[in-house]
Amino acid sequence: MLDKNYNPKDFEEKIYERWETDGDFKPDMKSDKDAFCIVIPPPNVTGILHMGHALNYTLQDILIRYHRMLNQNVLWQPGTDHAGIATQMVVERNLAKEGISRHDLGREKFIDTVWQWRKQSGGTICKQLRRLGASCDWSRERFTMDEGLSAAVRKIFVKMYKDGLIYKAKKLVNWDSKFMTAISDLEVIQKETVGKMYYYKYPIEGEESEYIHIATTRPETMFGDTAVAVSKDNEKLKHLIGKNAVLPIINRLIPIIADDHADPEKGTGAVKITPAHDFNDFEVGRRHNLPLINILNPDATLNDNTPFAGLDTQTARQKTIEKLEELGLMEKIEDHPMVIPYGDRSGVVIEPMMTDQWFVDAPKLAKEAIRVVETGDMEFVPKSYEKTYFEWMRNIQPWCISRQLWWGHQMPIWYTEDGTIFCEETEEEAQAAADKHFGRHVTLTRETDVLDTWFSSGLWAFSTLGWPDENSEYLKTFYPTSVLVTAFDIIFFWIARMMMMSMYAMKDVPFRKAYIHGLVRDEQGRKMSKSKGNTVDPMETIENYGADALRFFMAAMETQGRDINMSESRIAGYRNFATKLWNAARFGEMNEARPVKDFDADMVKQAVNKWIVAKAKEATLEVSRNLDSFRFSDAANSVYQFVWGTFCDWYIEMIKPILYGDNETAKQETKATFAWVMDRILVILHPFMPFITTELWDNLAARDDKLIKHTWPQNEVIDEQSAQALDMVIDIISTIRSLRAEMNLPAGAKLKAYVKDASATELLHIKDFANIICSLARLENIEALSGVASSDMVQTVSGSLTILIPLKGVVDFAAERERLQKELAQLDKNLAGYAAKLSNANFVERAPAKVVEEEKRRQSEALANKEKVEAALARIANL
RNA sequence: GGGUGUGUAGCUCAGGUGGUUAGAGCGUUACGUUGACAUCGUAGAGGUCGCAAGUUCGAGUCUUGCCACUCCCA
Repeated sequence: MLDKNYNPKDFEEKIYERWETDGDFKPDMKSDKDAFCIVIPPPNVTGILHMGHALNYTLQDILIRYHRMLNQNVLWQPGTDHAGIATQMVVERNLAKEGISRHDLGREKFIDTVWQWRKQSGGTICKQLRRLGASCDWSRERFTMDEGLSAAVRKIFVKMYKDGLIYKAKKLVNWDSKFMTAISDLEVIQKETVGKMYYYKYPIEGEESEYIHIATTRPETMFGDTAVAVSKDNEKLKHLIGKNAVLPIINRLIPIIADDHADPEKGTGAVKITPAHDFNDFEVGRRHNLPLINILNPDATLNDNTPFAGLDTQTARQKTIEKLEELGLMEKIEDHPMVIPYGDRSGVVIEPMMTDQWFVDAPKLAKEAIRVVETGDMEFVPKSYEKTYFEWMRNIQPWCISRQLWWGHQMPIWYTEDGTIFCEETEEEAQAAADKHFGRHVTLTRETDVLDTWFSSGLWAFSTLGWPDENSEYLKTFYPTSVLVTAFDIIFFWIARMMMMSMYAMKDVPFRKAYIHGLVRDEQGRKMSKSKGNTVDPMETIENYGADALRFFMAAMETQGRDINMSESRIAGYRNFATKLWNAARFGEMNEARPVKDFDADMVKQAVNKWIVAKAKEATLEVSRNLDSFRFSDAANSVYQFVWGTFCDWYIEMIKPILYGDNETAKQETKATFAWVMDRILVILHPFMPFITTELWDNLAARDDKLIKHTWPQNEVIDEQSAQALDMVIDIISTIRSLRAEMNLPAGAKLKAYVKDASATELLHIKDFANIICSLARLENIEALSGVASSDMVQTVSGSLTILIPLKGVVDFAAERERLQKELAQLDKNLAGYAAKLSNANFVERAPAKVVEEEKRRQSEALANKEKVEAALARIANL
């Protein structure tokens, strides 16, 4: 017996454990069924499930469960990402609590500590994923730093190096002074702020009283200036070109050069050039062969090339201004809106810095990655995202992949003492190569830099499936994977890199489709963030409403190309939906509606049963169609509407007279049909609400198979004919209910109803379903009107037939007149519309015949109704 | 500055190829202890579909312009 109340806590976790121990998430490698595979976007090991994850993983699980039930060979490949900076940060923070820095430990011990930490607390998010119901094959869980994936990283790296796609270069890069590492362009966040613009002047060499006026937001960088640029079209200043300016304070001479980077209209028209600390200036420097002077230490304090060595930039800026003021060179300071780059993880100001770094030749790799999207080998859903992708890929810059961190894949690069580079997968191979090259034994030191986390994530689609083992069964079966599901903000970080790396290594796309979803925002539509304090913890939501409710919410809200606003009331609504289903199942249980073996739904005789069978098949088809095209909300709403609106609101109510009646044959058939529909509901709802459906599946009957592996019905024949009679009945009942409400008829008043203008078939139906109509519309009786309508009858119209209810003494006929007048007005309005259309020669000529016919039909129907209403009005005119 | 979206009921949002009286949930109003369910049922109110032109027999849907906002990239 089912419990009286739906209580998800009682069974959700238990059910998940059983699935997992039974191996239900594992693919069947012996089958030759179509393969369906999703690789999980690996969460950071440091991660804690947030609503964005909940959305992302719910959508994937829906697809996975659906395809598993379609009888395909399904793999959802799970794993986590080592998340270089994020993880190192977490572990360093822990160490700091004990007053230890990573340098105290040294590299090796620190890395040990990270692994230890990972062992202890790195599994949190995977546990949470289980709580959500994610049916990943955990036996295949991977980690971007595990042995297999590390081997893949080394292999690719060496191959790319040898192909000239990875190279070392001294370039200006984004320097994060907190972690003391380079980061990629993508990890830099540009923030708008109001800063200051400083105006001051440099003396000119050999000119007593002439100055060149400078405007800058960063005066402290002047010690790195190696030129002042002026446009050659700048009439006021061009006479200075070729002369030297004197850098104040340190009295170094720098040339005044002609370069269009200096816009005559902006600022003072003259720009100080600091090639080692500004991306634009770097380009100017290259055009003019200017020297580069680095003025910063790795921690972003000023170095010995300045008079303010050891000071941070802010303090140095103050000192510089003070000095300039002392020298009488400072002119003014103004507020100035500007954009400042920050590290996305560290939150500190990013400094452009000249360093030796390693780069991937992304522009070259991008070509194939662009081509396969152009040809449709990989499709974005929604399609509009391919624009974003192309935009980025066609303007892609070399990708800086080296990080001066400790936690990550150490680059397989070795140097000899003279700096010759050897790149091999192992130290032995590197040693051998080096020895061979020099013809003697040489000493090698390994590159200390590690790789950008996204380098290993870029291999995820094939490295998790077994690559570099080309014979891996999983790789052969599941690559390319079927679909990738991810948020749009990760297109550049991940999708782009996966596309490039996969095309390079596998010569094929990593996935056939990329489904891109939006962000989960708070109830007001603001971005969720810890600092705003508006985050909602999915675990808490699951605790309160059950995982099924949260999942259904995510599915029902997911419409392509739009963000989702969190809504507790809505989640509560889907919990209510689960309760509703639970109670419907209990109703079945109480009425002994148990599944009947070999029950053939196509053979039912009772009209209600025929009707619900057709509706159930229709709903199934809708869910399938919508899931096939990633229309999650439409799919969810199809089930919702069927379960609540069709099955509970109508079918259950309509079968009550049968169940409580004495026609045994009809009763048996109805019980069996009820059970069949209930099973069908469990099947088509399972991808969305796996827990409650499984709980009911297991409790309502002894089964031959598990719901999770039950076959999804396909290619069913739907008997649309059989649905019509009941649709008419529903219409009649609704019409009478409306009438009762509008006339304020007491709920308890049992009324008689008469039908007029009904066809023979309609009358037959009404006779057949009289008990249903009477019970649901609270009538005493319904029958065909014999003779003329009496003047005390209230009239309403349902479809083409007229329903009359005698109400002498019960009703206020003035109110009835008013109601009919209202109805008449509406009819007149519609009729005017039809007439206008149909009298328009253009419409009749050009619109498709079908549309014109339909319009005519509506017109005649409305006309007929109008006559009826007018007759009714005339009839009660004197009451 | 370049690009991309969005604007529909009080709120949050649906409305693949243009075609009934524009839908849902929540909220709201009235009624209801109808033998699964008050985590419920029945009925209702509520919309100039951002604004203005255009294409079309017909526009929430297509085109153009404008306004407001979101996001991405400089």
